[in-house]
Formats: sequence, structure tokens, C-alpha cells
Amino acid sequence: MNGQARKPRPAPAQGSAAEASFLAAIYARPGFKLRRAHQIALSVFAEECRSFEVTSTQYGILVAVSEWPGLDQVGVAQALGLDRSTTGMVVGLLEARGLLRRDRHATDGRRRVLSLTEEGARLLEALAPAAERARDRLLAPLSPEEAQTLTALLDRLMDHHDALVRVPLMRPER
Amino acid sequence: MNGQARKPRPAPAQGSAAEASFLAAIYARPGFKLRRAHQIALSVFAEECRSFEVTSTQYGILVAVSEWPGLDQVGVAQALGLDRSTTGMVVGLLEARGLLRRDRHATDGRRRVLSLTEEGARLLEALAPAAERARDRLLAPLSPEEAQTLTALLDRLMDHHDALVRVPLMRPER
DNA sequence: TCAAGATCGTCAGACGACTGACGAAATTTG
DNA sequence: CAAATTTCGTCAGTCGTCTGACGATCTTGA
Repeated sequence: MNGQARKPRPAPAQGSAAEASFLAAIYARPGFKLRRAHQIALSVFAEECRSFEVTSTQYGILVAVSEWPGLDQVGVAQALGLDRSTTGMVVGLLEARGLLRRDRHATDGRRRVLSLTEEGARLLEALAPAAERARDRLLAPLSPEEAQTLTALLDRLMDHHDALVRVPLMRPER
Repeated sequence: MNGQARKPRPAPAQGSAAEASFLAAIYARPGFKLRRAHQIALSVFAEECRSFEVTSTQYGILVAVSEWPGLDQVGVAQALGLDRSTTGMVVGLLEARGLLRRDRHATDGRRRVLSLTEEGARLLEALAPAAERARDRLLAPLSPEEAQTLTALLDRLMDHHDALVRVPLMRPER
């Protein structure tokens, strides 16, 4: 798996079947592959967007607020599948950086109404090509048909388990 | 008109194309789907293993140490695709709970040699059925062939990006 | 041999993420 | 209307994760 180590670590039962199947029980788990694939996706996005100092979660929130000005934090959370605490934390970061505003709702005192600042809108626009590059790089090893298959399978997984997870995706068109 | 929400949140451009495509730019991103699918996998695992108070990362480390007694923390990190800090933190948790031991290496003073305690081995054994249930539940919406396809596609993603993601983390960029 | 370089574990700092709890504010219900 | 319930935002606590730095230690090369 990672064959360039200069000084190989002591291995279990060298040359035996045990070595070949080391951690097979873990590597075969779909959850492990999903964790790893997600880790890779985060890394690729971070690389492409390094100069903007924006993470993929922050990007998602910026896009949501951009497309739906006046949305509140719970709305963002439901749209992106985050919980309220995480959303509040990340929104706080973006507000502190001056990328979005968090105002009181006119009639509902509980809500914080979100909107992009000029700087946030500019950053989002500048970010689009980098986000596209990240997506393309992530999918580079797959053919368009394979990417479509992967997308469809992940959608099936998401749809089936949506209600079971504490934070179901709530899209306005539902 | 707008789903089952009792008090629907204000939606963008009601009835227009904007509503139907709200966040389509995000939902279409494979990184978003991977994040969501990973989130679901974590949740299912946590549900099945709730009574054991063990996370999927902790499970992976326990299995690695079980299959490879005497492995050190960097070995665990490389095997599971974690960095040294994360590994050290989680190993510390497991040690504090008495599930594994962390001893000095006989000849290499830098290394910490890991091994399961009796309690760790017992827990790991008791955990196996729950982990299997988690995997089955996660894959429930897919046929065996589809699960195999998903596995293969994620493997392609992992293999292609493996060197790009992990090696720079382990070796300072030069 | 001994200085330079590599490796291991750890720490601090940051972010993402979830749970459980709480107060403030709104809505529902008796 | 008043009380009970729900909803929104936040806080504290925990865990996973990465980055960058550091000291201790081991390996290498001049």
C-alpha cells in the first residue's frame, strides 16, 4: 500500500497469509472507504482553494446564503445537513471575517437572518473556478459514466438513510 | 405547496426556476455527497455500537493493534490513513480507558509499542457483530452488485489520490 | 566519529461535527 | 388569555482531523 518506506516496520508473520490480509477487515468496510474518500475530497478542495482560506463547509454555507438571502441558521443547517451548533460556529467564523452578515429577523426575535457582504459575494465569485477544479480533480480517475454511477449510488445511500440521521436534508422543493 | 413544514421558511423566488435548482451547485458536488455519505456511515456505526462507547476510528485502531501487536503509532497512522496527531490523541483515549497499552520500544526510544489489554481484546470481540450490523445497514439500500460497484469506484478514487493526499502530510513539502 | 538529517511522539491551535442543555422567543392548546 | 410546547441560537463538552512546531532519539554521511 505504501511501499516507499526506507526502513520497513516489523510486519506480522512476514510472507504469510496474515500479511496479505492485514486490516482486510477494515479496508473492506464501506465506512472506511467513505471516510478515506471524504478525507481526499477535503484535501483536494483545500489545495485548490488554499489562497482563499475557505473550506468546503464554508463554501457550502456561502453558496446557500448567496442563493437564498435572508435564510436563517436552521435553514442553512437543513439545506446542508449540518446541525445547528456546527452551523452557528462556522457562520460565526464567516461573520468575523466579514464575508456575511447576521442580522435580527424583523418579526421573529429568535432568528438570525444571513446575507452575504460585498466581500463575501466577491470571494464567492472568485472561488467558483477553484471549486470546479477541485471537483474535476477529484473525479479525474473516473470516466463520466463512472462518476455518474458513483453519484447515483451515493444518492441512493443518502436517500435511504436520510431520515435515520439526525440532520435530514430539507430542500425547499420537497 | 411547500412541503410538510408547518411554517415554511421563506423560499427563494417562489415557483421560479431558482427554487427548483436551489443549491444544485452544491448537491451536484461529489465532495458533498461523500461528506453526507460519510456522515451517515458514522451515524449508523455509532448507533449500532452505542452500548460499547466506541467510534469507528477507535474500532479501526483496535483492529489494527489486534492484528499487528507491537505496532507503533506511526504504523497505525499509515495503516489507517490518519496523521500522527490524531492517532496519538485517539490512542491516548483508548489507553486511558484501559483498552490498550502503550509501552516504550525495547531498542528505539522514540517509539511507543501498542498492544491490546485483555479488556481491549474482549471488547473487540464483542464489537464484531455490531460492526457487521453497521456495515449491513449502511449497504442495505444497495444490491450486492451495486455495493461491489461502489466499493470499486471508491477504491479507484483512493488509489488515484493516495500519493497526492497522504504522502505530503507525512513528508514536509520540499 | 560527529554533525546533519530523518523519524517518533507530543503540544498548541484551528476547524468540523455531534450531543445535551439552556434561555429567549414564538406558536399551539386548553 | 395563560400555560404548555416548539423553535432558534448558543454554550459546554467531546471527538476527529489536520497543520506547524518542538524535543528526544535514531540514522547517515563526510
